[in-house]
Order: sequence, then structure tokens, then C-alpha cells
Amino acid sequence: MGSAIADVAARAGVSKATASRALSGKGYVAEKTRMRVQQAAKEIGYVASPNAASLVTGQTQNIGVVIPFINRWFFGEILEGIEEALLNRGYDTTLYNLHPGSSDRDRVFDFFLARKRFDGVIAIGVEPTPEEAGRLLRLGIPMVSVGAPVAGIRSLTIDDAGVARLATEHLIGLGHRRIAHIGGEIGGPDENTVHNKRLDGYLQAMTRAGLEAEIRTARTAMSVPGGYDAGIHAMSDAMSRPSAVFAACDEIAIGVIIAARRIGIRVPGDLSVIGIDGHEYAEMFSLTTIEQQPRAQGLAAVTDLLAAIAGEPSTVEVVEMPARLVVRASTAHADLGADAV
Amino acid sequence: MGSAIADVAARAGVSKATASRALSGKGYVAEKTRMRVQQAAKEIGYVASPNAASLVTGQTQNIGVVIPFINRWFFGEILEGIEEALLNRGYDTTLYNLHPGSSDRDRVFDFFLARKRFDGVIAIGVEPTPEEAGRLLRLGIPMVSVGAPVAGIRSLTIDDAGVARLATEHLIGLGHRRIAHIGGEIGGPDENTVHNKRLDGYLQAMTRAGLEAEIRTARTAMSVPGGYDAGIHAMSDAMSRPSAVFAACDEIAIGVIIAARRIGIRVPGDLSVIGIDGHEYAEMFSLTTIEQQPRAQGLAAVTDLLAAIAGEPSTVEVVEMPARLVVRASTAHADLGADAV
DNA sequence: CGCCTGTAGGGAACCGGTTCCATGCAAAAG
DNA sequence: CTTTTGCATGGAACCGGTTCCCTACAGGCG
Repeated sequence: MGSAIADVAARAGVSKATASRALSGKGYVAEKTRMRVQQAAKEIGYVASPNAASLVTGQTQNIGVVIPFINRWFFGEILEGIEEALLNRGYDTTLYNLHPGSSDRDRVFDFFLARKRFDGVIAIGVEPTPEEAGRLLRLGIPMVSVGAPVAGIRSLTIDDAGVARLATEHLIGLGHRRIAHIGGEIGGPDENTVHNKRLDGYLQAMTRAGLEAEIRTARTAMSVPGGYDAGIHAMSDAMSRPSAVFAACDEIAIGVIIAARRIGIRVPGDLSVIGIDGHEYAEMFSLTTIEQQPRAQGLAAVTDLLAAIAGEPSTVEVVEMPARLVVRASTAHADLGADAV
Repeated sequence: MGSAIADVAARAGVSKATASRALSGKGYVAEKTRMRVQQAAKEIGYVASPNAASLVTGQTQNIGVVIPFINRWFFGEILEGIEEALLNRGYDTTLYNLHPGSSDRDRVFDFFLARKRFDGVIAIGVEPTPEEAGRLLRLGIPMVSVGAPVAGIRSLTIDDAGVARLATEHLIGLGHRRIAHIGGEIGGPDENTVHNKRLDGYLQAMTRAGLEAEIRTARTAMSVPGGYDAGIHAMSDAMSRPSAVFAACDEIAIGVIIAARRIGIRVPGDLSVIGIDGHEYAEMFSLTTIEQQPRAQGLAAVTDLLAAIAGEPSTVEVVEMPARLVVRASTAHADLGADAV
């Protein structure tokens, strides 16, 4: 417990300075001396205090991660990717679960993040405000954001509007004309969220094709039960039923499929469904989706952040991550007979 | 950025000692002086260094959390519960995602946890060995385990064997005689895992009722796709098809239900399914299950750990958390005609 | 009026490492 | 044989707070 490096030094018969050099591997130390010090350290069960080291080096080997949800597939996957990458590089991952609209937001940014505990910060799906970002950057703490691009800080993103357009166009290309969009709850129409961008992409595609938009909201947010409820609701009236659904994320899409099966509506016979994400259940539900790689995004965020910490100037501010259409059996050509108005 | 407490003190015209007392609120400081110091701190944007404080107080306000999965409902839920409880109490949550059988295990316990960075450690579903636990306890780092009880450290658990027995008996009570158990992959038969305990409970119930056990393993582990695959497999042969399934967790149960629907087997008409956990999707799938409260378990783990950190001696080593049977529509009386051998 | 007590505040040691600088010494270079 | 160079090590300052101990003063009490 109370074993400090001075104890190790005393036991090995050297000075603190030499003991430190021997254990850290920096500077000149004779091979014999190094062995002796390491032996002494092992004997008394010496464990270094990272706090003491941080104090003088200014490096904490600790990264703060801010994330709105842990228990949603996409976010959980990113988080696993980040943690794994950081652990491999000898960094700790300190977690802040900041629900959207949480009153803790100020507290987390002011009190928890703006201390000298972190070498850097990764914000996922949080879209920091300029003030929040500025506060950290002024303290010399680099930050990387994953999600909608934020001005002034390095952002990893997918082209959400483009991807939503692509998904909608896939349905249009299959001959669908009544295409509903089911998304999660929206804060405000002007907010810079992934959510609004996907809605925009849908609207663009519909407008271009001269089709009328039909927007539904899953009140219970971007989850499978949320999609289920919205799906039941959207399909309850046989007259006004769409022939296809573009879901803002795969959880909603899966919820819609489950709802459809429950009601006895065949997918894709009566209803085509497409989502976004590439959820782990997508294959099981034969879900057509736009697949992105959250794990890889987490890894990329770590790589970029550590580069920034190392002082490498970043060239591009917004990095676009890959996403691709994966066609499975939840989408099919519109049955023109059933689709007639 | 380099604003230390000495700068604050200078600006307020007091000593470091007084500045420290004014900011921390400990010791005697005149009200006027306190205001002046706080004002000075605000003006130069002073942020305290927790590392420096930790160095002298020995407290880090940081808890290490070891968890095998992030992206499984039960674990994600516990983690959210822990993070929330810790944040409310001013603690940081540092995360280690230690996959079962990972080669990082030693590295995490030796290098990452056994430093002076943590006031305490929570291990979830990891079942630390006596050596791993001893190493930390010897360093004076309290530990709480959630999952199968571990000798020597405070453990939060549910009666896994009892709960499995209860679930199996529920099916037996409905008249089922061919009851299959679908669980995840097992490391070794003697390992002290939640998994093995649930298997034991099933076997006890079956033996007592004089029924023959039928054990299936979801090779792809305790996940919905794993349950789906195992379900497809278990139901493919109409002759050998069980009339009920006891799944080791709700993810598997849900996978089995999805598989059944796919094949055209009615639940609960042709097949009764029961799980364990109380998954967020359980209601959507009308799943009968034994519900536990992972969020509350996370909170309890935090409460207990902080009590141990505060030096309160713990009376009970193993704490049993509540779990209760919730009957929904995935289980029904056995159709005796179809069940006849 | 002297003494005790409670409140304010300063000086300095200390937590446990890292690192700058100086010193010593042996081998290589001149 | 002297001078330079390179390796090895020790002493001490330092990172940024907290806390112990000591002094000082004002008011209450005997």
C-alpha cells in the first residue's frame, strides 16, 4: 500500500531519480541497475501512482467520452470500439452518459470535463455548442466529435442527408409512391442533429420525385418499441396505409417489421421497409439498410484524437465515414394493384 | 491555461492555504475572503487539478468498472445505472470492457486497476478470482461484484438457480413435459458463472418432476441472433420438437420467438417460451419472464461500494437482489393432444 | 484586567513521482 | 598524457494542491 518509488530506490540502493529512470525506461541506466530496481519493485509490490506522474508530465493517459445512450446498439458499438482502441494504447476511458436534454449537461462540461483529468475528449452524438467546445479547447484539451458536424472541432460523420436520400430513392426506384418516414422525436426543426439531416434527405428525395411526404414520429424515440408503436399506428388504417416505410434507424425499422407481422401485413409483400445503421439484428430480419460501421468510427475517433494530442495538425475538419446500401428481403417492387389509390 | 491555485491566491491577496480553504469550503474562512477568492478564481478561469488533490488526499473520486459486454441489454442497463449513481455523487466512471476469456484480463487487473487511480472497483459478470480480488484488497481498494457470488468480496446477485427452477416449474405447472433449455456457450462445467447456475436450476426442476432434460446451446452466445439460430435448429424436426423452451436469458427467448414465427410455429399455441431478465422488448413480444432490475442493481452496487470506501464495515457478504415472475402471453397450457408422444 | 476560546489566516511540509543539472568516471580521440 | 565524449548516477527543484501547526486578534468570562 504505502510503497512509493523512494522505497524501491532505497531497497535497490539507488536514488529516486535512477529508480524512476529504471522503471520508465527513459534515460541512461546500467542494465544491472535496471534489473536490481525492477527486482526491488516486484519484491515490495510497488505500483506507480499515475496521479503523481500526471502532475509533473501533464499527461493523464485518460480520455473522457460523452455519449447520450449506452444501451442503444449504435452507441454501444461505438463505445466498445473506442474503449478497445484506447485500452490497446494504454489509455483509460472515462464515461459520461449525457441524456439528450439532460440538466447535467453544464455540470459535465464545466465541472467534470474541464478539469485537468483528461488528455482529450470524444463526444458522440452530443453536438457540443461552440461555448462548450471552446471551453475545452482553451484549456488545451483536444476534442473529436462523432455525429453531426460541429464547426471548429474535428468531426467524424456520415453524409446523413445523402444516405437518407439514397434510402428513399431505393424505395422510389422500386415503384413506391406512398412512402412514410418514421423518425424519433425531434428537439427543434433547426437543430443540428443527425435526425433532422435524415429527415431533410427524405424530403429532398420525395420532392424531387414529385411525391407527397408523410412524416410520422415514433414518440418513444429511436428504439424498437418506439418503432413498433409507430408502426402499429401507421398501419392501423388500411385506407391510409403507406406501401413503404423509410425508418430513421434500424431499431425503428425492426419495430415496424415486428408490428407488421403482428397485424398480419406481409413484409415485403404488403410493405417495404428500409432503415439506416446496419444493426446486428438486420440480417435476422432480412432488413434492407444503409450500413455504417460504428466500431470503425470509434476506432477512427481514437486515432484522430491521439494524433491531435500528439500535436499533429489536422488537415480536414470534417471526415466522412463510409456507409453503403445493403439490399435484403424487406424491400420489394411495389405491388401496383394494391398500391393504386 | 496554467492557472494554479497560487495565481488565485495572489490575485485575491491571500495565501495558498486560505485560497484552498475558501474553494473547498473546509476550515475557517471569513465570508468576505471567501467571496474574494471565488471571484478571483472565476476571473482567471481557474480549474482545479484533481490529480494534485488526489496525491495528497489519497482519494481519486474515480471508480473502475469492469464489464464483459457493453452492448447487451442487461449489462448496458447496469452500466447506465452505475454511471448515473456515480455522477450524482461526484464520481467519475472509468470503464474496462473485458470480454470473457480475453487475454487482456491480467493486464486490466494488474496494470490498470492496481494503480492508485481508483477509490473502488465494481466488477460485473466477471467473477474475479481470489488472486485478482486479493491484489486489489491488499492495495486497500474496495470491490463490489455483481453476478455470481465470489468468496471474500461483497457480491450482489440474484438466486440464479432458484430463478431458473422457478421458470422451469412454471412450464411444468402448465403441463409441459418436453421442455428444452437453451443457454449460451459454457466455459467449463464447474465454472462459477450465472450461466451454469441457471442450468443447474433447470436440471433440478426437471429431475424433481421426473422429466428428461433436453439441453441446447446457442453457439452464438446469449444474444437474439444466437437464440434465433438455436431456435431454428431446435424446431426444425417436427418429431423431436419440444412443447416449451426455457431460455437462459430474454435475448435468447426473443430469438426463439422470432424463429418460431418465421417457421410458422405459434407461440404460445405450439410452443411456450419463458426467459429471464425483464428485457426492454419483453412486453413487445409478450414474453413471460423472470424480471430483475439491472438499473437498481447498478445503483445498489454504487451505494455499497461508497459505503465500503467510507469505511463502513459490511455485514452481509452476499446480497440477494429481487427477481419476480411476470406472466405474459408467451406461455400457455400444454396442448395435450399435440404433446402426446 | 487577565485569561480563555473561537475564528482567520500564513508558512511550510508533504503527497509521489519526473526531470534538469551537476558530477564522476572510463574509454576514445588527439 | 591530456582532452573530449558518452554513459551512469545523485541532488534538488518542481508539478498543484491539502493540511498541520503556529500566530494573531476579538470578544466573553471570572
